[in-house]
Formats: sequence, structure tokens, C-alpha cells
Amino acid sequence: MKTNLSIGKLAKAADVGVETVRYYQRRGLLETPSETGGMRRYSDDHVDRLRFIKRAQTVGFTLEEVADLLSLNDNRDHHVARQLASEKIQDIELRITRLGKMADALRQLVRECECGGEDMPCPIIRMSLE
Amino acid sequence: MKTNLSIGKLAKAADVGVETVRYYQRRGLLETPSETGGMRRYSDDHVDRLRFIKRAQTVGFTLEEVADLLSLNDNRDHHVARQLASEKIQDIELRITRLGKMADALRQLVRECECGGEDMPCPIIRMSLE
DNA sequence: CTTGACTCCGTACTATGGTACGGAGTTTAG
DNA sequence: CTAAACTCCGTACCATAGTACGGAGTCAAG
Repeated sequence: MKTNLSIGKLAKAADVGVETVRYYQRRGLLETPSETGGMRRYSDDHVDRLRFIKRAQTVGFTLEEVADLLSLNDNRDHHVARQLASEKIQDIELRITRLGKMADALRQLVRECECGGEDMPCPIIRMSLE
Repeated sequence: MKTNLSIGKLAKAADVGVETVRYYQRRGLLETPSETGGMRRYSDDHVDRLRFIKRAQTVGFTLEEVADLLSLNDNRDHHVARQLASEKIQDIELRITRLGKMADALRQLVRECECGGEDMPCPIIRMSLE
């Protein structure tokens, strides 16, 4: 477990900006370690956490929702965590379904364009209705 | 094909605000029909388009990306459309993979909490690494 | 045929998620 | 040991995606 990263190294390792790290700390998504004589030091756990935040965001979770997800990880109250986790699982499954339908529609679109009618309407919009 | 909706009816049908409709028109995501004596009239196609935008957003696409997706539908240049579609399909597949891993991690979390150790760390963050 | 709801359009404000800046102190490579 | 690079913290600014507001015109139910 590599540790003792400066905030700059941490940011680089997680591929985010230093200011972003500080912003997440302000938002309570990332712990602010206590100073060890002037500078704060970070570990690989912080890197993982930052990467997790990034991935969660790219699939459409807001920082507030990411905070929920992280709290599952941190929460000592397993009853609450389980409840929250179940909700999030449902949420994620819905997103996966939607994305699947969008991908299907796009694949259909590609097929139709290949097979070649020039003027058929490309039907993504209707196809990806649930 | 029901048509002749006022902007208010359109907005209600798609479950968005009137101002949102106008905003999308300004952004070029939605056609602004020409006035028929003072008021613009909308059809079911507009409703579908609005719903599509909403769904695409909830799975993490920005309005700019949604505009791309919509252009696939609208674009008469099939060669370009196919290229763009292929990129978007890959993008979507990546998102699905990530979401799947998150869901797996959450399910694992629920199992562990059920089986019951009180103090095991809940491992979402590491688990959902790709 | 009026009155209350709705439309049009422009402009201004808001929330979220950062990014930039600046001054003072710290660290580290040569 | 010193100069460049980095850190700390606060505050200010930015883009995206709306939301609110307001005045003038329009429509439709009683």
C-alpha cells in the first residue's frame, strides 16, 4: 500500500486536477488527512476513491449520489447500508436496461444503413422507448 | 399521430418544464415549429424526442452528446451516421460494463452484510474497478 | 365578451461541478 | 543553499443545464 502521496501526485494518479481533489474534500467525498508538518499526505486508498468517483460520474451519478454510494462503503450501520444498496442496485439496473435499448437501437440503425435504403427514417428515438 | 399540442401540453406530456422545451430549442435539440397565427403547435414526435433526451441524460449523456445521438436519427448522410453510431455503441457498452460492475459490487455488499460480520470493510470502491 | 390561463420572447438568476488565481509558506533537485 | 516547483487556503470565476420573471399578446371557458 503505497502512501505518502502529495496532493499533486494523488491528483495525477487519479487523473483529476488538484482543485478537484480539494473540491471533493469540501463536499465531504474525500477525507482531508491531517497535516504532517505543513503538508497533507495521501494513500492509494484515496486514489481508488477518486477513480471510483470518476467512474460513477461517467455513468450518470451526481456527486450527491456518489456520496451515497461511498457512504455504503464507509457506513458501519449495515441495516441502513443494505437498504440503500438495494435502491441503488435497482437504479443501476434501470440504467443498464436503458443503455441496452439505446445500443440495440444504434445497432439496428447501423444495419439498416448498411442494407441500404437511402431515405428510411433512422429510428433511434422510438426504439429506445421503454 | 396526435398533433396540435401547445407548448404547455407538450411539456406536460414529456414531463419537462415549458422553459426546458424552449431551452432545448435554443440548443438546437428540438425543432421550433413555425407559428400558426400567434402560437406554435407540436406533435407526438416532439414528445418522443423530449422523452428520448431525458432518458439519454439519466444514463449520463450531456446535451451535446444527446445532440449527436439525435443527429444520427436525423442525418441523411448514412456514412457519417454509421461511423458516429459505432462510436456511441462502444461508449454505451463501456458504460454498461461499468454499471454492471457497480451492481455486482453492491450485491456483494448486500450479501456480506447479510451473512453478517459486523466490521468487515464494505468493498464497493475496489470491486468496481475495471 | 371578458377574465384567467396560456403563449411568446428576452433577459436574468440558480445549482452543480468544477477551474483559475494569488499570496504566503514548504520542499526538493541541482 | 537557493530557485523552481509544489502546497495551503480563500475567494472568484466558468460552463452546463436549466428555472424564474415580466410584459405584451392570444385563447378559451363561463
